Order: sequence, then structure tokens, then C-alpha cells
Amino acid sequence: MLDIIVEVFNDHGYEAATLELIAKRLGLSKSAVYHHFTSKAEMLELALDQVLGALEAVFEAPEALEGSALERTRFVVRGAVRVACEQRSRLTLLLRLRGNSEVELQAMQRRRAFDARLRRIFELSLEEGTLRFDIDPGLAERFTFGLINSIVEWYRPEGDLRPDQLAEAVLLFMRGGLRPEGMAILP
Amino acid sequence: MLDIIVEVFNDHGYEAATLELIAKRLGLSKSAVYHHFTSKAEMLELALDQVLGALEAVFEAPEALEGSALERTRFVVRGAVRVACEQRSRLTLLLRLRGNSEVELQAMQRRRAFDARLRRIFELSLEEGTLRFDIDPGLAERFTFGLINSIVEWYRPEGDLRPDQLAEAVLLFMRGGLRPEGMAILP
DNA sequence: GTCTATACAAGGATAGAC
DNA sequence: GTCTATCCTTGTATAGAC
Repeated sequence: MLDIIVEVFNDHGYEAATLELIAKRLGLSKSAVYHHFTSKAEMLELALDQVLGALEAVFEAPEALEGSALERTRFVVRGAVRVACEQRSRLTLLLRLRGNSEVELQAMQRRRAFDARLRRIFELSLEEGTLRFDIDPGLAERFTFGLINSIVEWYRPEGDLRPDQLAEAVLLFMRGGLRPEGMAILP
Repeated sequence: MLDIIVEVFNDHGYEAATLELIAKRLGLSKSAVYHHFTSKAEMLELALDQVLGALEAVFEAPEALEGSALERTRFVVRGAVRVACEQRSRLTLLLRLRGNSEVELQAMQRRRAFDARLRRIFELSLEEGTLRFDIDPGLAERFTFGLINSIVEWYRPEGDLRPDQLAEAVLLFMRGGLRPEGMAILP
């Protein structure tokens, strides 16, 4: 039920999604929908909590807190890619929030914590010598999340690419780039 | 004037942005706004045309059509990063369209042409030996645009990072990845 | 070019019957 | 749990005065 609502939210944006359309897609009347949720904001809150919880579980797992920065990077990237694939709709919703309500603002704050955590891991990676010195750790974090978050724009679970295969491709790209092995970056 | 309207569109999403708010931000009444635009859809169309035109200019420049695939890749990446920085708001608007009106659908179609063109360049890059064989050209295109498009989420023109510096960082990352020179990708 | 006033539809949410 | 009917606000857009 919530999955269908999230689809409507994504089709129009949370603000522009109307209860009439939600009710229609659920095959119910508007007032029947209000029997299950107290408000539109509550629907949003429940949906966001699922994907935020999944991401928090990744970043709070022992493998994300212990070991070398490189190992921790690999773990959180794999976890974030998995969540992006498995909770595509809900992550899309999260990524497109605009912060015009209390629920949105709190979700955005929880999301920003992931950015800070990954950035910290990259800072440690630079110290341990596993991050190239000519890319800023903050930029590395933004590139990495930019890459992972963009997965929701095109990934389809019914396709050939499995989440773990995609995660390995993301890791290959972010660690080694697109050039063939042995080729110089420049010129 | 259109710049302020685009900001309102981005703050709430095109559909949810109201003429009352647009008028308020412009310091005008609703009817005065209608003296300058015939409809909300027209405002959207004008704004999208600017950023789409800038991107089309990049992909249709001689440097994007001639030379090695690697050189063409570098040229379109630099151009797309520049547009992302210089037209951040308008590109944000384009990237968040949902296709619920004719104007949106046509803009999304023009946008998809860029994806196809970059993908084609990566296919040629694979043939000429400048793209690693273990990453699919289609995936390389999605990773690349995912990276570039995510710039609008955090780039601020008033910051220290200039567009051309950012473009070089993007190229460094996408060609060589985050590992230090000489370090193996795995483990 | 800008305003106030207004038309008419659609928004979120509730009341009360079944 | 679901419905129809309804409340009150807000939406896009227009009319007509200044």
C-alpha cells in the first residue's frame, strides 16, 4: 500500500501528489485512505523511515566502523548500492525532497549524516595512503554519492544486472576509473 | 525574472510551485505575472530551452564530433560540467522533471539524446582501446552523467572551486578513480 | 504594466451513514 | 473499512479599471 503511495509521490513530487490521485491508484476513496494514515505527511514519514533505516544500518554495521578505511569504503559502497537497488522508489523520494515541511527537513538531516560519515572515511583513507592525494576527500565523497544516488534514475530490478554485480562495477569505476589498466590518465 | 521563477520551481517542484508564490517572490501580483508569460508551462519551456540549448551546443561542437573518442569524451565532460556549474538552477529543473506535461516530455526527450550520444562515444572508446574492457559502455555513460549531474546538488558558484577546476577533478576521477597512482584496484 | 476582484476547479481533511 | 457529501482553502487564469 505504501509502495503505491511512494510511486505517486515520485510521479508528481510529494507536494504536488494529490490525495485524490493516491486514492484512485489504491482503488479507494479519499476518506478511506484517511482510515489508514492520519495525513499525507505521515505517509511520507513512514516511507522515508524505511530507506533511512536501511542506510543507517549500513553505516552502523561493524564492518563500517572497523578495519582499514579502504575496507570500510568498500563495505558502505556495497551497502549503499544494495539499498539503492532494493529501495529504489523510496530512495528516489528521499533524494528529491525539498525541505518544505518538518518531516522533509528531518529526513534531509538524517541523510546528511551519511555524507559526513563517508567523508570522514575518505579522510582516513587519505591518511592511510589508499586515496590519491590530488583529489580532496570531500570531493571524493560527493563524487561517490553522486554516482551511487544516480543509480535510482535508471536501475530496473527486472533487468539483467544484479545489485551485487552493479556494486562491483561501481567499486571498479570509483577505484580505478574508466581507463584500461596500465594506461596513463593524461594526456 | 525567469531566474527567480526557476528558483521557485526548484524549491517546490514545477507542479507544486504556485503562481501566488512566484508573484510574491517577484514582488508582483498574479495578474501582472501573466502579462509577461502566457502560462506556467511557458515559463518552464523558456527556462528548459536555455539549458538544453547550452548542452546541445556542447555535443554539436566540432570537438565533440571529430578526433579520438578519448578527446571527444574529455571535451563533452568539460562542457557538461561547465553547463552544470553555470546553469545550476536550470539544470536542476531539467533533471527533476517527471514527464507530466507535453513541455516536460519534450525536454526529457532532448535530454535523452545526450545520454545516447555519450554512450556512442564510449562505444567508440572501447573500440579504440581507451576504455577498460570490463566496464560496459552503457554503464560508463550512466556513471559519467550520474557524476556530472550530481554536481547541481552541491556546487555553489560563490565557493572556491571554479568550473574548470571541477571539470579537471571530474576527469581525473572518471579516468583514474580514487586509488593512488600505482596501487592495484584489488584488493 | 500593474492592480483588485472574480470565475471555477481542485486541494487536504472531516462528518456521519452503512 | 469504506462510502458520499461537505468544509474551507488554494489553484490557474481572466476581466476590467488605472
